Amino acid sequence: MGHTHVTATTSDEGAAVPVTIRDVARASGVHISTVSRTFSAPHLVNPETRVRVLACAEDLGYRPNRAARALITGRTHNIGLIIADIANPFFPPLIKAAESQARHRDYHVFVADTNEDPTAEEELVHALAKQVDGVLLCSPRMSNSLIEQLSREVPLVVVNRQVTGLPCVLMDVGQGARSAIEHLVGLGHRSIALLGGPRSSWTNREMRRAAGAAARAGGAELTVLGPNAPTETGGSAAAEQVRRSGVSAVLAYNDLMAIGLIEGLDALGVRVPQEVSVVGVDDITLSRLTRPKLTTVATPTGAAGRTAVDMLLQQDTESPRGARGLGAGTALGVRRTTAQVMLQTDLVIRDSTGPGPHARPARPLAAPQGPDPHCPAGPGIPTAATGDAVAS
Amino acid sequence: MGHTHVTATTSDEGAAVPVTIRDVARASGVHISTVSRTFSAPHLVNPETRVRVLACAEDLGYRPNRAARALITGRTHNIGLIIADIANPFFPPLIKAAESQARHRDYHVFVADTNEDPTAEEELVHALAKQVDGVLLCSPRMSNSLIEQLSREVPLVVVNRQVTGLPCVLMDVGQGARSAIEHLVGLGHRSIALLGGPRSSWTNREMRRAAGAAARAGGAELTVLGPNAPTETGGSAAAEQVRRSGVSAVLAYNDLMAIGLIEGLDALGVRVPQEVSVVGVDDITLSRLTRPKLTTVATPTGAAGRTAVDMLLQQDTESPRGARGLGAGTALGVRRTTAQVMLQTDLVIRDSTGPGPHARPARPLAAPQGPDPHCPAGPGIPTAATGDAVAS
DNA sequence: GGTGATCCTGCAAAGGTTTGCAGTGAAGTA
DNA sequence: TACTTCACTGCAAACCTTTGCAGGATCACC
Repeated sequence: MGHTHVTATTSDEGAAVPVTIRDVARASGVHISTVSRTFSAPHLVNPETRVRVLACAEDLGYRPNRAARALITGRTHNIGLIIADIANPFFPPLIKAAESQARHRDYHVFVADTNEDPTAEEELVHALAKQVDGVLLCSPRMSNSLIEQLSREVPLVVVNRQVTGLPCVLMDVGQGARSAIEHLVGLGHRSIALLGGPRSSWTNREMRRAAGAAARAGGAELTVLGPNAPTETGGSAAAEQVRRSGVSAVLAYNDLMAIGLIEGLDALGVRVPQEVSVVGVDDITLSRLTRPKLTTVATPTGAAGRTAVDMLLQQDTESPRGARGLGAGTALGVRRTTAQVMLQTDLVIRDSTGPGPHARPARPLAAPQGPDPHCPAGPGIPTAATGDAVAS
Repeated sequence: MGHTHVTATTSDEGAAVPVTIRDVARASGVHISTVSRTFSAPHLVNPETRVRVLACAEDLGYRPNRAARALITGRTHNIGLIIADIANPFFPPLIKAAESQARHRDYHVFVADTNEDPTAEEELVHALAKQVDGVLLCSPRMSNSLIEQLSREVPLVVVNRQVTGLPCVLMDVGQGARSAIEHLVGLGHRSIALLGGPRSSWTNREMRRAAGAAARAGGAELTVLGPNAPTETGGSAAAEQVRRSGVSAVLAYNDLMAIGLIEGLDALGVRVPQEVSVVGVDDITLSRLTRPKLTTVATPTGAAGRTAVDMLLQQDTESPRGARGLGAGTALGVRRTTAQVMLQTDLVIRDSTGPGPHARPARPLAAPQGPDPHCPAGPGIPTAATGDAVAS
């Protein structure tokens, strides 16, 4: 404890007196139901009464107890957001977008981190279930069947995972991986590695599938390395393996791993992009700050957060839980629509990719060190990046 | 909407039938109170009954309704964590540490982001107040008096802000700023800028105070620039101003700003550390990944998160809110102890600082580009960084 | 057989709010 | 004046759980 210094003082302080609807009723001389209506259905109460009640409430510092309200209405006006790893810069923009969207609709967002642990994930859904009106599951690591099961406990919207029967928000990483591979093949790379992420990641499987197909189509060989932790450490740990594999280019599961890999290669004396090209996925802020600046597949994280919240709230207003008249006998099926939204991705070419062993000697490399125009693929570079938009 | 692709299907699915303690009671042929006790005081119920009840509960998929429980016990077993900006890499380690500490004590953490907005902050405290047992306020942007006022509504622990009468967890940025300035002075800098952060930040005031004193003591001149947004953008936006000010070294409010500043200076053709030295604060992961690697004041974020949770839970177990026997007449003062903990900081010297105009020519600069040993100040470099530990 | 202790369980109130229903008084209409 | 309509307000049940109190059964012991 040599590192800390503690000061302690004791003080007498007024206890927090919880002021309830009763106190307001007493103070303003009306029944509690009138006070209740003043807040939840103002048009039903006489304007004069209303102002009086509001004044008293303000005076006493009354705040409706949301827990008690939720108990009877069945809606908490909270939504839960379960995230694999807050420390991954991929998520904060998603979180912020979700929060601002929710706030506009008078909902609050509770964020929880699972440390990439499926068990923690399940536990959190249970814990959140009764305290929120719905849960956003971002990049879940549990099984599809478990997710389906949990969805009977609380409305769920899944991000970065396809679960049939549930609303999903997906990013077209398949298209992204294809663009990346085509970009690399176009640069003259014929031996490419895919640096995989977590085994249970939908994104991971999707990338693998698409990258494999694209490599085959382009006459290149794809080596799959992994699974790895989707972190900087996971990336740098794989550097040795990448060198030994003898590939001239790598597509990493995400930017964090790509950056870690570049660090690792650097430590081994392998230069990027001169000896090995590296492409990431996500386009996190950081990818513009490292040297070399990272070529990456940009994913629309903000849009994903907003869309997911919209879908959850829509589903939610359609079928309120705990509705008053719903007797046990009426527990028939509820008709509900589930949509799956696929968001497009864009290849952003920066400085971590360069010509490979089979490059045509004509075209000189044109990747200046200047300010980054954040150019999506296409303009000037003839990859098929913006080809046939989105598949199903 | 050309960027998205939507698939919609409709399905009939069993509605989520909320199973309550009643259902379990009926199924297992006991009174609801026995079921309740089975969960909250198992030693009070006959082992045979217990297993039967548990079996039924398991069967029906019963989960206690935490909201209803909270209504009567007055404790939710949740704590709230209010953060100025989740996108700032400074916070995730703190969040993770807080979560894991809370989990060990059977508490859940709800994180909320305020976007550096004091109004959102206040609103969030209100919204959280009745749904959590206490709130951790991290780097708050509201006024001390408002914080004190809010603390009467819900137990509060404040991080990175000193509020008398409230438990606080502070990082000794004063000491950090002093070490940084001494380091710079030692390198021969006599004209130094402090790139300030948000006006309402306690850290900001503290750094300003300490840096001013240290500069005076070292015979250097300190120019204060700001306030600025504590982000990468805030830093790069200040580059021009820094150049015009003619200083040879800058201490930035945090790493994000330092990195932004380096980018900005780079764009202006000013080299770091050859022409200008830059020091950050926080030691976020990113600071090891940029080029040049950042010299920075490391703050113990994980320890802060853990300590804050401990303090909150301790204060909380001492004086449970909404206790049964507490009539309105008994609302006398509650004796409560509030501690203030000061956590030590460390200067980490990397590659963004170099000799200044008044450097003694003898000592050559020894800062190789190799792997970063994460050396805290002291070893080999005669600054007063590890001088008189912590002040009061 | 009586006494007391021990163990388990049921009863019912409580916590803060919402809401269907019924009741009040006043205004409007014939 | 009698009747309808309307706007407003009060009553009380309901949401799901916890918990102090008391009752019933069992057992040991004298």
